Amino acid sequence: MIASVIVDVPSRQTDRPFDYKVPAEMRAWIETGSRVGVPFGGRVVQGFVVAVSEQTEMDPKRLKAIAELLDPTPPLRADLIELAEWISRKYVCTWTAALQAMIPGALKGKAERSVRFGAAALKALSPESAPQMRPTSGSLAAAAHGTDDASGSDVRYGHEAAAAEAGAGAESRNRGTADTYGAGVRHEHEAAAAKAVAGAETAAGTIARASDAAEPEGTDAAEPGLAAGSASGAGASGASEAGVSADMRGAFAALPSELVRELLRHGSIRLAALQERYPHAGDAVKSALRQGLLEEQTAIRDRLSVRKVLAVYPPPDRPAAEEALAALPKRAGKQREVLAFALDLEEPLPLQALLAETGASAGSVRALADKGMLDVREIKQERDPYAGREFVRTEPLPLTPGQQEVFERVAAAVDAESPQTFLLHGVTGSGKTEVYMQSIQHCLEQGKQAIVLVPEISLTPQMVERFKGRFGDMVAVLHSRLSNGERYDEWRKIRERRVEVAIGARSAVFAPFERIGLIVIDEEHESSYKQEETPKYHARDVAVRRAKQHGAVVVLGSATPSLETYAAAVRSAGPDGRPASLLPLPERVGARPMPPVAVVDMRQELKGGNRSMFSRALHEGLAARLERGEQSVLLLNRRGYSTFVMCRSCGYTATCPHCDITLTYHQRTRALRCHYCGHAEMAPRLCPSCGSEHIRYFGAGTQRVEEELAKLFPGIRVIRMDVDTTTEKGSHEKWLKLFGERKADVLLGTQMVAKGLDFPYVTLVGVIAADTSLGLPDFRAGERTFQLLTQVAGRAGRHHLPGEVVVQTYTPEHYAIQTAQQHDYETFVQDELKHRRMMGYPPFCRLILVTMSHEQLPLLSSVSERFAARLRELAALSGVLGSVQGPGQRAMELLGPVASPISRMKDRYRFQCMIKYRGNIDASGLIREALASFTEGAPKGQVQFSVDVDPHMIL
DNA sequence: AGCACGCCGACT
DNA sequence: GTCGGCGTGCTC
Repeated sequence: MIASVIVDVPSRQTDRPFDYKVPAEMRAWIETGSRVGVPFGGRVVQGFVVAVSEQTEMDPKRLKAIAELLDPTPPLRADLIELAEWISRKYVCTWTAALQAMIPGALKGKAERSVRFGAAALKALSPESAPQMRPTSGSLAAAAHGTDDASGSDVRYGHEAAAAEAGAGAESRNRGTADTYGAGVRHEHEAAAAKAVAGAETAAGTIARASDAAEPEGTDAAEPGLAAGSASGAGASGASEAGVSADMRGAFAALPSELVRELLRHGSIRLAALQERYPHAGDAVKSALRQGLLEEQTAIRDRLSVRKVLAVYPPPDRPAAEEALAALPKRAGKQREVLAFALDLEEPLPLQALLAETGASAGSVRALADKGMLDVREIKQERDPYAGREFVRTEPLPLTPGQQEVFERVAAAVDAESPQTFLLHGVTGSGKTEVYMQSIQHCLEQGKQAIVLVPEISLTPQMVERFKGRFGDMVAVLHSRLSNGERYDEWRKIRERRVEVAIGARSAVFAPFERIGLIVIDEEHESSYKQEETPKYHARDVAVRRAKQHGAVVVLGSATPSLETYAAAVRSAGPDGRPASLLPLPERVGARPMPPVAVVDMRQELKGGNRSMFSRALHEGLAARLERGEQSVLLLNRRGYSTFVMCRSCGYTATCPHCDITLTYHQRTRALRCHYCGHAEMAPRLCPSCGSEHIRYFGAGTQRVEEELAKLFPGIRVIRMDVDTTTEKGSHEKWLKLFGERKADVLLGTQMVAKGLDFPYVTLVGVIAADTSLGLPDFRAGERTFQLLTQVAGRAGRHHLPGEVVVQTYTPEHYAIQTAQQHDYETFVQDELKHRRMMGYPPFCRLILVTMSHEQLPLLSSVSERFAARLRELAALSGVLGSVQGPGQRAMELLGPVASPISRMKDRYRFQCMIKYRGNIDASGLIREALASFTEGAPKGQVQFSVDVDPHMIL
């Protein structure tokens, strides 16, 4: 049996499967998706099995064997393995990088070296016990791992674990993956460990005696019963002299006895721990290793800390326990109660839970345990962040006719089991979530699972509550605020089919369900669905691909869909002439009107003598809210640190003559540059448009706004939310909670205050400077601004109190601001599409950004030129080189190389190429191919390439 | 990414 | 004459 393994070495050269033999005892367990440790280039690395077969291209004799199997249940399944390969191709990353993105951090195991007694040491045993000892060296390791739960992963097959052992332990191991061991299993492990230790102690005793060294204290005295019970006990000393060389005796004597005892107890010790605790034993260990007395092994160790709690086990011997119960004195009422309770347990119960249930004290339990009537031991505790929280069960709400129609179309598509993607275009408050939930309900009724993706920022307790309320404990929640261990536990609920619904941010798209019926992506337009690190995937595109694998339905929901999604949905012609996959939901539940939006021209404010950052309208609005005890939200729309130039008199901003993109101001060179084409010009002193001196760079911080507020409204209570105040875990929620309790008058923040908040007393929303996002050097600036303004406007007056929105801007005539004011998505889209078509941007073409970096500018410059030339050559060979604006269905063009917007980072210069293409072209494949010629050639100090397919941040 | 193998300087 | 520098090449 041959397993093809993708090793966790993220490099282009190792980005292919390597074949390994599968040891006999692992055969039943290895399958596509298994996580294994394999010897690779002189060390052990983690890898995933991507295929199992009986054949190999290699010389079978030269194959190495898989060293360990790391999980009882493969973390991944064939569909995810295949999806990872697709991701690696589409996003031009290594297969292993894609695989790593799919598993919880806890499973990103690292090789760890340790030492244990070697085969030579074990040989020292008497002949009759030797056959037993051979496997013991393996089971010693296994036992050590089994008892030493620090690794958290219960199952390790030592490289020599006997087949019998694997077979016998198999059943129980499988069950052992759940949160706790059954008592029986536990005993089995302990027995194995005891046996192994007994054997090893005998061996050590033998060597020790033979060496004439002082016997390590406690070695044979500590557990005489065990030693005596060992089959080899009697013959040990007799056989000693023969098998043990003088060298080995010396080596043994040199080892600290404390270390020997530790090795006996645990079977092995981590090399790092050994060096730390026995700093002077270095030479002795080295010599022991040379003698074969000790041997080194590597094993993959998960990054897991397991929480342990005391738990009460059900009495193994029920009749005896009942007798004991009867024998308890009457006055020991609490103890009787506890014991009776424990009798009815079917599995271990955490002590704390038992105390809460029975109202007993820990003392009563302790007393019972001391009498041997109860078994209290540590178990591994499954972390449930929502444990103990009661969720109010909710029933499906009656749907409006609009909702009903959408639901029926989604449900029908789920039943059809042919992959389909819908765009649910519903305004804020149109009841999208209820449609999601009923669709999910329908999906579950068909015996299929569902995934819900929400932007990280909207994964609030309220959101979780809604889903938990409807689906109870069938829901797993995956979000970034969970600890490593918590996330792993939630993830296992999915993998082990204990839940049917997964809700989470971007990476939840990889939830390891078996049979997916529905994937919902809420707030589809959110940029957080695009991962900015390798693999730079977009969850929406991955979801569509995954749905294709499962015959599932994708529902993309948004009030302000991204242009790409909208264009695709509109293109899909249905039988009735209407777009087949567009599900409009235009009415708000309860027909509540959208709040009025006032657009204030800040140029007029300046002319009118108001030099403050608050317009008169906003100032008055704030004052009125303070007076009435209502609340306000202030949005300072500032992203990144790129400063741009704007004239405060006329609103002029400097744009690139070739790209229609705002130029960024570079203080050092005092120049204005274009991030796209590299165009540069001097920064003007006076406004080129009106000659005014009021030309400024932008980027007022939240702190400044806060100061200003305090000056204008003494005593005002402001909560400031930005990266500075919300980095701490849970602080985000804390601030929002405070604001919800009306402990503050104003919530001031960046983007994060715009999303999904719902506070009844917020009646004013102010946007300090809507232009800041328009000014970003990004072709999506208009789209982002429209989305943001629309969203933030939805924050005001959501309940009985009427709301009001004030948007301050220097460019009130911009279509994004105009259409947002009217809540008019359709018009915005038409304007924006016109603009995108003219400029040749998505959705009229697709983009790939290739960034190259190197310490030496001349080298980088020449390599990037050669790369561009090579790519053009390859495109020409495929007959697709040409302008995307030009004629033809398929075209690909290359812009650059030019210096990147951040032209030097970490002492490396950065150049970039923008690839635009249209039509059915494997652009990723071409790039990969072009890249290949650059990885072979220059080995040392290579130019680094980074590829971003469908980039969002063009920074 | 590591680690080993391999060809040229400052030490015993 | 050896220990060790890190340049390049491979890892089933």
